Amino acid sequence: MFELDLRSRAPIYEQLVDKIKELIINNVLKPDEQLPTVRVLASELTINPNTIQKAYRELEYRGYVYSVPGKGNFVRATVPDNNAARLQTLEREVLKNVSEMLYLGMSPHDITTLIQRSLSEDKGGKVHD
Amino acid sequence: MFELDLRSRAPIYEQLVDKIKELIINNVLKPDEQLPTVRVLASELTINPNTIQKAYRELEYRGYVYSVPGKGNFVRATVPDNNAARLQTLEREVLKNVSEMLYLGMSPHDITTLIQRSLSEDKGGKVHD
Amino acid sequence: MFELDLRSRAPIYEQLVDKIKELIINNVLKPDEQLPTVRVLASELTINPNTIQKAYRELEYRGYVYSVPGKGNFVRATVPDNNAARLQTLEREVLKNVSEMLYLGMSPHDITTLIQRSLSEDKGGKVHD
Amino acid sequence: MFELDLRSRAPIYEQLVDKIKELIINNVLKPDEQLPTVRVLASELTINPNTIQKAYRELEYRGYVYSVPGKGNFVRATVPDNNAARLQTLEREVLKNVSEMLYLGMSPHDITTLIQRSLSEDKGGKVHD
DNA sequence: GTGGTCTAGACCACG
DNA sequence: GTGGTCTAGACCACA
Repeated sequence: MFELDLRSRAPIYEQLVDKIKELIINNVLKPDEQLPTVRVLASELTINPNTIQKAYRELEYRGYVYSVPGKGNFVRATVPDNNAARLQTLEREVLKNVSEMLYLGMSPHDITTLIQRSLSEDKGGKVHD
Repeated sequence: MFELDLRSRAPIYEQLVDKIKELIINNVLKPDEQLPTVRVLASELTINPNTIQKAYRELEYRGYVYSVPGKGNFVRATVPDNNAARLQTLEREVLKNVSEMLYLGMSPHDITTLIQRSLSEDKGGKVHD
Repeated sequence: MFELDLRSRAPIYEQLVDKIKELIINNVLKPDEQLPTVRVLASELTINPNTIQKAYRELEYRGYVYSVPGKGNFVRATVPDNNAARLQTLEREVLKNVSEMLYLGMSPHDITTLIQRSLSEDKGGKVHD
Repeated sequence: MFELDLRSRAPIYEQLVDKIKELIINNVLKPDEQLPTVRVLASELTINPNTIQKAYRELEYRGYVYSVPGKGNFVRATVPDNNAARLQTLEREVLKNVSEMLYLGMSPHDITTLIQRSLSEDKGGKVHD
Protein backbone atom coordinates (compact mmCIF):
# COMPACT_ATOMS: atom_id res chain seq x y z
CA MET A 1 0.00 0.00 0.00
CA PHE A 2 2.80 2.40 0.83
CA GLU A 3 6.28 2.57 -0.52
CA LEU A 4 8.81 3.65 2.03
CA ASP A 5 12.42 4.55 1.41
CA LEU A 6 14.22 3.30 4.48
CA ARG A 7 17.47 4.82 3.27
CA SER A 8 16.02 8.26 2.81
CA ARG A 9 17.07 11.13 5.05
CA ALA A 10 13.41 11.75 5.76
CA PRO A 11 12.27 9.94 8.90
CA ILE A 12 10.03 6.97 8.28
CA TYR A 13 7.15 8.41 10.27
CA GLU A 14 7.24 11.58 8.17
CA GLN A 15 7.20 9.65 4.93
CA LEU A 16 4.15 7.88 6.27
CA VAL A 17 2.47 11.14 7.24
CA ASP A 18 3.11 12.46 3.77
CA LYS A 19 1.75 9.43 1.95
CA ILE A 20 -1.38 9.20 4.04
CA LYS A 21 -2.03 12.93 3.81
CA GLU A 22 -1.79 12.60 0.06
CA LEU A 23 -4.28 9.73 0.00
CA ILE A 24 -6.71 11.78 2.07
CA ILE A 25 -6.27 14.89 -0.06
CA ASN A 26 -6.86 12.92 -3.23
CA ASN A 27 -9.93 11.35 -1.68
CA VAL A 28 -8.55 7.84 -1.97
CA LEU A 29 -9.15 7.51 1.75
CA LYS A 30 -12.71 8.72 2.30
CA PRO A 31 -13.99 10.67 5.31
CA ASP A 32 -14.58 8.49 8.39
CA GLU A 33 -12.93 5.58 6.69
CA GLN A 34 -10.79 3.55 9.05
CA LEU A 35 -7.06 3.52 8.51
CA PRO A 36 -5.15 0.25 8.86
CA THR A 37 -4.64 -0.54 12.52
CA VAL A 38 -1.29 0.28 14.00
CA ARG A 39 -0.31 -3.34 14.37
CA VAL A 40 -1.44 -4.39 10.90
CA LEU A 41 0.35 -1.57 9.14
CA ALA A 42 3.42 -2.20 11.26
CA SER A 43 3.60 -5.82 10.25
CA GLU A 44 2.80 -5.08 6.62
CA LEU A 45 5.61 -2.56 6.38
CA THR A 46 7.82 -4.52 8.75
CA ILE A 47 8.18 -1.42 10.83
CA ASN A 48 7.93 -0.92 14.56
CA PRO A 49 4.38 -0.19 15.76
CA ASN A 50 5.63 2.80 17.72
CA THR A 51 6.71 4.42 14.48
CA ILE A 52 3.25 3.96 12.96
CA GLN A 53 1.73 5.28 16.14
CA LYS A 54 3.88 8.37 15.89
CA ALA A 55 2.81 8.97 12.31
CA TYR A 56 -0.88 8.63 13.21
CA ARG A 57 -0.47 10.96 16.16
CA GLU A 58 1.21 13.48 13.89
CA LEU A 59 -1.64 13.26 11.39
CA GLU A 60 -4.05 13.84 14.24
CA TYR A 61 -2.20 16.99 15.31
CA ARG A 62 -2.36 18.26 11.76
CA GLY A 63 -6.09 17.66 11.60
CA TYR A 64 -6.24 14.87 9.03
CA VAL A 65 -7.13 11.98 11.26
CA TYR A 66 -8.90 11.27 14.51
CA SER A 67 -8.20 8.44 16.87
CA VAL A 68 -10.68 6.53 18.97
CA PRO A 69 -8.80 4.52 21.57
CA GLY A 70 -9.79 0.90 21.41
CA LYS A 71 -11.43 1.38 18.00
CA GLY A 72 -8.90 2.64 15.51
CA ASN A 73 -7.81 5.66 13.53
CA PHE A 74 -10.17 7.36 11.07
CA VAL A 75 -10.08 10.00 8.34
CA ARG A 76 -11.40 13.34 9.54
CA ALA A 77 -14.34 14.61 7.55
CA THR A 78 -13.43 18.27 7.80
CA VAL A 79 -10.54 20.24 6.46
CA PRO A 80 -7.89 21.49 8.92
CA ASP A 81 -8.68 24.96 10.21
CA ASN A 82 -5.32 26.69 10.47
CA ASN A 83 -5.49 27.15 6.73
CA ALA A 84 -3.95 30.58 6.49
CA ALA A 85 -0.48 29.77 7.79
CA ARG A 86 -0.25 26.53 5.89
CA LEU A 87 -1.46 28.13 2.65
CA GLN A 88 1.18 30.82 2.94
CA THR A 89 3.86 28.19 3.38
CA LEU A 90 2.58 26.33 0.34
CA GLU A 91 2.52 29.48 -1.77
CA ARG A 92 6.10 30.33 -0.89
CA GLU A 93 7.13 26.78 -1.65
CA VAL A 94 5.46 26.81 -5.05
CA LEU A 95 6.99 30.14 -6.00
CA LYS A 96 10.44 28.87 -5.09
CA ASN A 97 9.93 25.72 -7.11
CA VAL A 98 8.65 27.61 -10.13
CA SER A 99 11.72 29.85 -10.01
CA GLU A 100 13.96 26.84 -9.98
CA MET A 101 12.07 25.17 -12.84
CA LEU A 102 12.57 28.27 -14.96
CA TYR A 103 16.23 28.36 -14.00
CA LEU A 104 16.66 24.75 -15.04
CA GLY A 105 15.29 25.58 -18.46
CA MET A 106 11.63 24.63 -18.31
CA SER A 107 9.55 26.98 -20.42
CA PRO A 108 6.82 29.16 -18.88
CA HIS A 109 4.39 27.54 -21.27
CA ASP A 110 5.22 24.05 -20.04
CA ILE A 111 4.90 25.18 -16.45
CA THR A 112 1.50 26.71 -17.08
CA THR A 113 0.37 23.52 -18.79
CA LEU A 114 1.57 21.49 -15.81
CA ILE A 115 -0.43 23.59 -13.37
CA GLN A 116 -3.60 23.66 -15.46
CA ARG A 117 -3.48 19.91 -15.81
CA SER A 118 -3.18 19.44 -12.07
CA LEU A 119 -6.02 21.87 -11.47
CA SER A 120 -8.38 20.00 -13.75
CA GLU A 121 -7.34 16.63 -12.41
CA ASP A 122 -8.35 17.49 -8.84
CA LYS A 123 -10.21 14.60 -7.32
CA GLY A 124 -11.94 16.87 -4.87
CA GLY A 125 -14.33 15.21 -2.53
CA LYS A 126 -14.24 17.47 0.50
CA VAL A 127 -16.80 20.10 1.27
CA HIS A 128 -15.55 23.36 2.68
CA ASP A 129 -17.45 25.14 5.43
CA MET B 1 23.33 39.61 3.74
CA PHE B 2 21.51 36.51 4.90
CA GLU B 3 18.82 36.20 7.47
CA LEU B 4 19.11 32.95 9.35
CA ASP B 5 16.60 31.64 11.84
CA LEU B 6 18.70 30.08 14.54
CA ARG B 7 15.56 28.80 16.22
CA SER B 8 14.26 26.99 13.20
CA ARG B 9 14.09 23.24 13.03
CA ALA B 10 15.91 23.42 9.71
CA PRO B 11 19.66 22.96 10.10
CA ILE B 12 21.62 26.16 9.67
CA TYR B 13 23.76 24.80 6.82
CA GLU B 14 20.60 23.91 4.91
CA GLN B 15 19.13 27.36 5.37
CA LEU B 16 22.37 28.72 3.97
CA VAL B 17 22.27 26.39 0.96
CA ASP B 18 18.72 27.46 0.28
CA LYS B 19 19.38 31.19 0.51
CA ILE B 20 22.46 31.08 -1.68
CA LYS B 21 20.76 28.89 -4.26
CA GLU B 22 17.95 31.40 -4.36
CA LEU B 23 20.35 34.30 -4.90
CA ILE B 24 21.99 32.43 -7.75
CA ILE B 25 18.68 31.48 -9.34
CA ASN B 26 17.42 35.03 -9.15
CA ASN B 27 20.67 36.27 -10.66
CA VAL B 28 21.59 38.37 -7.64
CA LEU B 29 24.82 36.44 -7.49
CA LYS B 30 26.21 36.55 -11.04
CA PRO B 31 28.09 33.76 -12.82
CA ASP B 32 31.74 33.49 -11.75
CA GLU B 33 31.16 35.97 -8.98
CA GLN B 34 33.05 35.08 -5.83
CA LEU B 35 31.08 34.09 -2.77
CA PRO B 36 32.14 35.49 0.59
CA THR B 37 34.99 33.48 2.06
CA VAL B 38 34.15 30.98 4.74
CA ARG B 39 35.87 33.05 7.41
CA VAL B 40 34.18 36.30 6.51
CA LEU B 41 30.72 34.81 6.29
CA ALA B 42 31.28 32.90 9.52
CA SER B 43 32.20 36.04 11.42
CA GLU B 44 29.42 38.08 9.80
CA LEU B 45 26.79 35.54 10.76
CA THR B 46 28.59 34.61 13.99
CA ILE B 47 28.34 31.01 13.00
CA ASN B 48 30.76 28.14 13.14
CA PRO B 49 33.00 28.14 10.00
CA ASN B 50 32.48 24.40 9.69
CA THR B 51 28.81 25.08 9.10
CA ILE B 52 29.58 27.51 6.25
CA GLN B 53 32.06 25.05 4.82
CA LYS B 54 29.42 22.34 4.84
CA ALA B 55 26.95 24.59 3.02
CA TYR B 56 29.50 25.46 0.31
CA ARG B 57 30.42 21.81 -0.17
CA GLU B 58 26.74 21.00 -0.54
CA LEU B 59 26.27 23.76 -3.13
CA GLU B 60 29.26 22.46 -5.03
CA TYR B 61 27.83 18.95 -4.99
CA ARG B 62 24.53 20.23 -6.35
CA GLY B 63 26.28 22.07 -9.16
CA TYR B 64 25.67 25.67 -8.17
CA VAL B 65 29.16 26.57 -7.09
CA TYR B 66 32.71 25.66 -7.93
CA SER B 67 35.63 25.84 -5.62
CA VAL B 68 39.14 27.00 -6.53
CA PRO B 69 41.55 25.78 -3.87
CA GLY B 70 43.40 28.70 -2.34
CA LYS B 71 41.10 31.18 -4.06
CA GLY B 72 37.55 30.69 -2.85
CA ASN B 73 34.13 29.64 -4.02
CA PHE B 74 32.48 30.95 -7.18
CA VAL B 75 29.09 30.86 -8.86
CA ARG B 76 28.93 28.30 -11.65
CA ALA B 77 28.13 29.82 -15.01
CA THR B 78 26.23 26.83 -16.28
CA VAL B 79 23.09 25.23 -15.10
CA PRO B 80 23.38 21.96 -13.12
CA ASP B 81 23.36 18.98 -15.43
CA ASN B 82 21.08 16.47 -13.75
CA ASN B 83 18.22 18.63 -14.97
CA ALA B 84 15.80 15.88 -15.85
CA ALA B 85 15.74 14.18 -12.46
CA ARG B 86 15.58 17.45 -10.56
CA LEU B 87 12.85 18.81 -12.79
CA GLN B 88 10.79 15.71 -12.26
CA THR B 89 11.16 16.07 -8.52
CA LEU B 90 10.12 19.71 -8.72
CA GLU B 91 7.09 18.86 -10.86
CA ARG B 92 5.91 16.23 -8.42
CA GLU B 93 6.43 18.65 -5.56
CA VAL B 94 4.42 21.38 -7.25
CA LEU B 95 1.57 19.02 -8.13
CA LYS B 96 1.39 17.85 -4.54
CA ASN B 97 1.36 21.39 -3.24
CA VAL B 98 -1.32 22.47 -5.70
CA SER B 99 -3.48 19.53 -4.61
CA GLU B 100 -3.12 20.57 -1.02
CA MET B 101 -3.92 24.21 -1.78
CA LEU B 102 -7.12 23.10 -3.49
CA TYR B 103 -7.93 20.83 -0.57
CA LEU B 104 -7.45 23.69 1.86
CA GLY B 105 -9.96 25.74 -0.06
CA MET B 106 -7.86 27.96 -2.32
CA SER B 107 -9.65 28.58 -5.60
CA PRO B 108 -8.19 27.39 -8.93
CA HIS B 109 -8.35 30.98 -10.11
CA ASP B 110 -6.22 32.24 -7.24
CA ILE B 111 -3.72 29.48 -7.83
CA THR B 112 -3.44 30.31 -11.51
CA THR B 113 -2.93 33.96 -10.66
CA LEU B 114 -0.21 33.04 -8.20
CA ILE B 115 1.69 31.05 -10.79
CA GLN B 116 1.33 33.60 -13.58
CA ARG B 117 2.62 36.30 -11.30
CA SER B 118 5.68 34.25 -10.42
CA LEU B 119 6.30 33.47 -14.09
CA SER B 120 6.29 37.10 -15.11
CA GLU B 121 8.49 38.11 -12.19
CA ASP B 122 11.32 35.81 -13.24
CA LYS B 123 14.64 37.57 -13.20
CA GLY B 124 16.20 35.25 -15.74
CA GLY B 125 19.89 35.72 -16.33
CA LYS B 126 21.28 32.33 -17.28
CA VAL B 127 21.93 31.09 -20.75
CA HIS B 128 21.01 27.51 -21.38
CA ASP B 129 23.25 25.20 -23.41
CA MET C 1 -31.48 11.77 26.64
CA PHE C 2 -27.70 11.86 26.53
CA GLU C 3 -25.46 12.97 23.76
CA LEU C 4 -22.35 10.87 23.64
CA ASP C 5 -19.39 11.52 21.41
CA LEU C 6 -18.28 8.11 20.32
CA ARG C 7 -15.30 9.65 18.59
CA SER C 8 -14.02 11.42 21.63
CA ARG C 9 -10.80 10.46 23.34
CA ALA C 10 -12.73 10.36 26.62
CA PRO C 11 -13.94 6.86 27.48
CA ILE C 12 -17.65 6.42 27.00
CA TYR C 13 -18.30 5.39 30.59
CA GLU C 14 -16.63 8.58 31.78
CA GLN C 15 -18.73 10.72 29.48
CA LEU C 16 -21.76 9.01 30.97
CA VAL C 17 -20.61 9.64 34.54
CA ASP C 18 -20.06 13.26 33.70
CA LYS C 19 -23.44 13.79 32.05
CA ILE C 20 -25.40 12.11 34.83
CA LYS C 21 -23.47 13.93 37.53
CA GLU C 22 -24.32 17.16 35.76
CA LEU C 23 -28.02 16.28 35.60
CA ILE C 24 -28.02 15.51 39.33
CA ILE C 25 -26.14 18.69 40.22
CA ASN C 26 -28.50 20.81 38.16
CA ASN C 27 -31.46 19.09 39.80
CA VAL C 28 -32.79 17.70 36.55
CA LEU C 29 -32.62 14.28 38.11
CA LYS C 30 -34.36 14.66 41.49
CA PRO C 31 -33.35 12.93 44.73
CA ASP C 32 -34.51 9.31 44.92
CA GLU C 33 -35.56 9.41 41.30
CA GLN C 34 -34.79 6.20 39.48
CA LEU C 35 -32.19 6.22 36.74
CA PRO C 36 -32.90 4.35 33.52
CA THR C 37 -32.09 0.67 33.88
CA VAL C 38 -28.87 -0.57 32.47
CA ARG C 39 -30.64 -2.48 29.73
CA VAL C 40 -32.86 0.37 28.64
CA LEU C 41 -30.07 2.91 28.55
CA ALA C 42 -27.81 0.46 26.76
CA SER C 43 -30.33 -0.12 23.99
CA GLU C 44 -31.22 3.56 23.75
CA LEU C 45 -27.61 4.56 23.32
CA THR C 46 -26.72 1.39 21.41
CA ILE C 47 -23.87 0.86 23.78
CA ASN C 48 -22.53 -2.17 25.58
CA PRO C 49 -24.44 -2.75 28.87
CA ASN C 50 -21.14 -3.35 30.63
CA THR C 51 -20.20 0.22 29.86
CA ILE C 52 -23.41 1.54 31.45
CA GLN C 53 -22.88 -0.71 34.44
CA LYS C 54 -19.39 0.64 34.88
CA ALA C 55 -20.66 4.22 34.81
CA TYR C 56 -23.33 3.50 37.44
CA ARG C 57 -20.80 1.76 39.68
CA GLU C 58 -18.53 4.76 39.36
CA LEU C 59 -21.36 7.15 40.26
CA GLU C 60 -22.16 5.02 43.27
CA TYR C 61 -18.55 5.09 44.37
CA ARG C 62 -18.50 8.87 44.09
CA GLY C 63 -21.66 9.17 46.18
CA TYR C 64 -24.11 10.42 43.58
CA VAL C 65 -26.18 7.30 43.22
CA TYR C 66 -27.30 4.35 45.29
CA SER C 67 -28.15 0.94 44.02
CA VAL C 68 -30.99 -1.24 45.23
CA PRO C 69 -30.34 -4.80 44.15
CA GLY C 70 -33.20 -6.08 42.07
CA LYS C 71 -34.73 -2.60 41.83
CA GLY C 72 -32.33 -0.33 40.05
CA ASN C 73 -30.21 2.76 40.56
CA PHE C 74 -31.45 5.92 42.28
CA VAL C 75 -30.25 9.48 42.83
CA ARG C 76 -28.82 9.97 46.30
CA ALA C 77 -30.67 12.59 48.33
CA THR C 78 -27.63 13.79 50.23
CA VAL C 79 -24.48 15.40 49.05
CA PRO C 80 -21.32 13.28 48.85
CA ASP C 81 -19.43 13.30 52.12
CA ASN C 82 -15.80 13.75 51.17
CA ASN C 83 -16.64 17.38 50.51
CA ALA C 84 -13.45 18.92 51.80
CA ALA C 85 -11.06 17.00 49.60
CA ARG C 86 -13.23 17.36 46.51
CA LEU C 87 -13.74 21.07 47.11
CA GLN C 88 -10.04 21.61 47.44
CA THR C 89 -9.46 19.81 44.15
CA LEU C 90 -12.13 21.94 42.48
CA GLU C 91 -10.65 25.15 43.86
CA ARG C 92 -7.19 24.28 42.58
CA GLU C 93 -8.66 23.40 39.22
CA VAL C 94 -10.54 26.67 38.94
CA LEU C 95 -7.51 28.72 39.93
CA LYS C 96 -5.42 26.99 37.31
CA ASN C 97 -8.05 27.58 34.65
CA VAL C 98 -8.44 31.23 35.56
CA SER C 99 -4.67 31.69 35.31
CA GLU C 100 -4.72 30.17 31.86
CA MET C 101 -7.66 32.31 30.73
CA LEU C 102 -5.74 35.41 31.80
CA TYR C 103 -2.63 34.14 30.04
CA LEU C 104 -4.60 33.60 26.86
CA GLY C 105 -5.74 37.20 26.95
CA MET C 106 -9.20 37.06 28.52
CA SER C 107 -9.81 40.19 30.59
CA PRO C 108 -10.40 39.96 34.37
CA HIS C 109 -13.67 41.75 33.80
CA ASP C 110 -14.92 39.12 31.39
CA ILE C 111 -13.87 36.37 33.75
CA THR C 112 -15.73 37.96 36.65
CA THR C 113 -18.81 38.31 34.49
CA LEU C 114 -18.59 34.67 33.50
CA ILE C 115 -18.47 33.54 37.13
CA GLN C 116 -21.25 35.82 38.33
CA ARG C 117 -23.47 34.62 35.54
CA SER C 118 -22.89 31.02 36.49
CA LEU C 119 -23.55 31.79 40.16
CA SER C 120 -26.89 33.40 39.46
CA GLU C 121 -27.92 30.62 37.09
CA ASP C 122 -27.53 27.93 39.73
CA LYS C 123 -30.52 25.66 39.83
CA GLY C 124 -29.95 24.66 43.44
CA GLY C 125 -32.24 21.97 44.73
CA LYS C 126 -30.27 20.10 47.35
CA VAL C 127 -30.49 20.65 51.08
CA HIS C 128 -27.20 20.48 52.90
CA ASP C 129 -26.89 18.65 56.21
CA MET D 1 11.68 20.71 40.61
CA PHE D 2 8.59 18.69 39.62
CA GLU D 3 6.53 16.36 41.69
CA LEU D 4 5.14 13.46 39.71
CA ASP D 5 2.59 10.94 40.85
CA LEU D 6 3.68 7.72 39.25
CA ARG D 7 0.58 5.96 40.57
CA SER D 8 -1.84 8.48 39.06
CA ARG D 9 -4.11 7.53 36.19
CA ALA D 10 -2.79 10.52 34.31
CA PRO D 11 0.15 9.57 32.05
CA ILE D 12 3.49 10.82 33.24
CA TYR D 13 4.11 12.87 30.14
CA GLU D 14 0.82 14.67 30.62
CA GLN D 15 1.56 15.49 34.21
CA LEU D 16 4.81 16.95 32.98
CA VAL D 17 3.07 18.98 30.29
CA ASP D 18 0.70 20.34 32.89
CA LYS D 19 3.37 21.32 35.38
CA ILE D 20 5.56 23.01 32.81
CA LYS D 21 2.64 24.82 31.24
CA GLU D 22 1.77 26.12 34.68
CA LEU D 23 5.30 27.37 35.28
CA ILE D 24 5.24 29.18 31.95
CA ILE D 25 1.82 30.69 32.56
CA ASN D 26 2.88 31.92 35.99
CA ASN D 27 6.02 33.37 34.46
CA VAL D 28 8.30 31.22 36.59
CA LEU D 29 9.87 30.05 33.37
CA LYS D 30 10.61 33.22 31.39
CA PRO D 31 10.36 33.63 27.63
CA ASP D 32 13.33 32.15 25.75
CA GLU D 33 14.59 30.54 28.92
CA GLN D 34 16.00 27.08 28.33
CA LEU D 35 14.18 24.15 29.84
CA PRO D 36 16.20 21.36 31.45
CA THR D 37 17.66 19.12 28.78
CA VAL D 38 15.84 15.91 28.08
CA ARG D 39 18.60 13.80 29.57
CA VAL D 40 19.05 15.89 32.71
CA LEU D 41 15.35 15.99 33.51
CA ALA D 42 15.08 12.30 32.79
CA SER D 43 17.81 11.42 35.24
CA GLU D 44 16.52 13.88 37.85
CA LEU D 45 13.07 12.39 37.76
CA THR D 46 14.38 8.88 37.15
CA ILE D 47 12.14 8.66 34.13
CA ASN D 48 12.86 7.46 30.62
CA PRO D 49 14.19 10.19 28.30
CA ASN D 50 11.61 9.25 25.68
CA THR D 51 8.87 10.21 28.07
CA ILE D 52 10.40 13.64 28.65
CA GLN D 53 10.85 14.00 24.92
CA LYS D 54 7.18 13.25 24.39
CA ALA D 55 6.17 15.87 26.95
CA TYR D 56 8.36 18.49 25.31
CA ARG D 57 7.01 17.65 21.88
CA GLU D 58 3.50 17.96 23.20
CA LEU D 59 4.28 21.38 24.67
CA GLU D 60 5.67 22.40 21.31
CA TYR D 61 2.44 21.38 19.56
CA ARG D 62 0.46 23.41 22.02
CA GLY D 63 2.60 26.45 21.41
CA TYR D 64 4.33 26.80 24.75
CA VAL D 65 7.81 25.70 23.83
CA TYR D 66 10.10 25.61 20.85
CA SER D 67 12.84 23.14 20.20
CA VAL D 68 16.16 23.74 18.51
CA PRO D 69 17.75 20.39 17.65
CA GLY D 70 21.22 20.17 19.07
CA LYS D 71 20.61 23.15 21.36
CA GLY D 72 17.70 22.45 23.65
CA ASN D 73 14.10 23.34 24.37
CA PHE D 74 13.05 26.92 25.13
CA VAL D 75 10.02 28.82 26.37
CA ARG D 76 8.10 30.50 23.55
CA ALA D 77 7.81 34.24 23.92
CA THR D 78 4.36 34.50 22.41
CA VAL D 79 1.01 33.23 23.48
CA PRO D 80 -0.56 30.33 21.57
CA ASP D 81 -2.80 31.51 18.76
CA ASN D 82 -5.72 29.09 18.71
CA ASN D 83 -7.06 30.96 21.71
CA ALA D 84 -10.74 30.83 20.86
CA ALA D 85 -11.28 27.08 21.05
CA ARG D 86 -9.14 26.67 24.13
CA LEU D 87 -10.86 29.57 25.90
CA GLN D 88 -14.23 28.06 25.22
CA THR D 89 -13.12 24.77 26.71
CA LEU D 90 -11.80 26.56 29.77
CA GLU D 91 -15.03 28.50 30.22
CA ARG D 92 -17.13 25.36 30.08
CA GLU D 93 -14.80 23.69 32.55
CA VAL D 94 -15.02 26.56 35.00
CA LEU D 95 -18.80 26.71 34.79
CA LYS D 96 -19.01 23.01 35.51
CA ASN D 97 -16.68 23.30 38.45
CA VAL D 98 -18.55 26.26 39.90
CA SER D 99 -21.81 24.33 39.67
CA GLU D 100 -20.25 21.46 41.55
CA MET D 101 -18.78 23.74 44.21
CA LEU D 102 -22.24 25.19 44.82
CA TYR D 103 -23.72 21.73 44.96
CA LEU D 104 -21.14 20.67 47.52
CA GLY D 105 -22.18 23.53 49.73
CA MET D 106 -19.66 26.26 49.03
CA SER D 107 -21.30 29.68 49.29
CA PRO D 108 -21.47 32.02 46.28
CA HIS D 109 -19.65 34.59 48.38
CA ASP D 110 -16.72 32.27 49.02
CA ILE D 111 -16.56 31.36 45.37
CA THR D 112 -16.47 35.00 44.33
CA THR D 113 -13.72 35.66 46.85
CA LEU D 114 -11.73 32.77 45.48
CA ILE D 115 -11.92 34.07 41.95
CA GLN D 116 -11.13 37.65 42.84
CA ARG D 117 -8.09 36.55 44.77
CA SER D 118 -6.82 34.56 41.84
CA LEU D 119 -7.41 37.47 39.50
CA SER D 120 -5.39 39.88 41.63
CA GLU D 121 -2.62 37.35 42.19
CA ASP D 122 -1.90 36.98 38.48
CA LYS D 123 1.82 37.02 37.90
CA GLY D 124 1.36 38.20 34.33
CA GLY D 125 4.53 38.67 32.35
CA LYS D 126 3.40 38.04 28.80
CA VAL D 127 2.50 40.72 26.33
CA HIS D 128 -0.42 40.03 24.07
CA ASP D 129 -0.41 41.10 20.43
C1' DG E 1 26.45 17.30 24.31
C1' DT E 2 21.88 18.26 22.22
C1' DG E 3 17.44 16.75 20.30
C1' DG E 4 15.46 13.27 17.05
C1' DT E 5 14.47 8.70 15.45
C1' DC E 6 13.81 3.85 15.78
C1' DT E 7 13.40 -0.81 17.74
C1' DA E 8 11.96 -4.42 20.86
C1' DG E 9 9.17 -5.65 24.08
C1' DA E 10 5.96 -5.04 27.99
C1' DC E 11 1.68 -3.58 30.30
C1' DC E 12 -2.83 -1.09 30.69
C1' DA E 13 -7.66 0.65 29.73
C1' DC E 14 -11.50 0.25 26.92
C1' DG E 15 -15.44 -2.12 24.93
C1' DG F 1 -8.18 -6.68 19.57
C1' DT F 2 -7.59 -1.66 19.70
C1' DG F 3 -4.86 2.48 20.78
C1' DG F 4 -1.88 4.46 24.50
C1' DT F 5 2.00 4.55 27.56
C1' DC F 6 6.47 3.47 29.16
C1' DT F 7 11.15 1.52 29.37
C1' DA F 8 15.76 0.28 27.81
C1' DG F 9 18.95 0.91 24.81
C1' DA F 10 20.90 2.11 20.28
C1' DC F 11 22.28 5.25 16.52
C1' DC F 12 22.32 9.71 13.88
C1' DA F 13 22.77 14.73 12.57
C1' DC F 14 24.01 19.11 14.04
C1' DA F 15 27.12 22.67 15.80
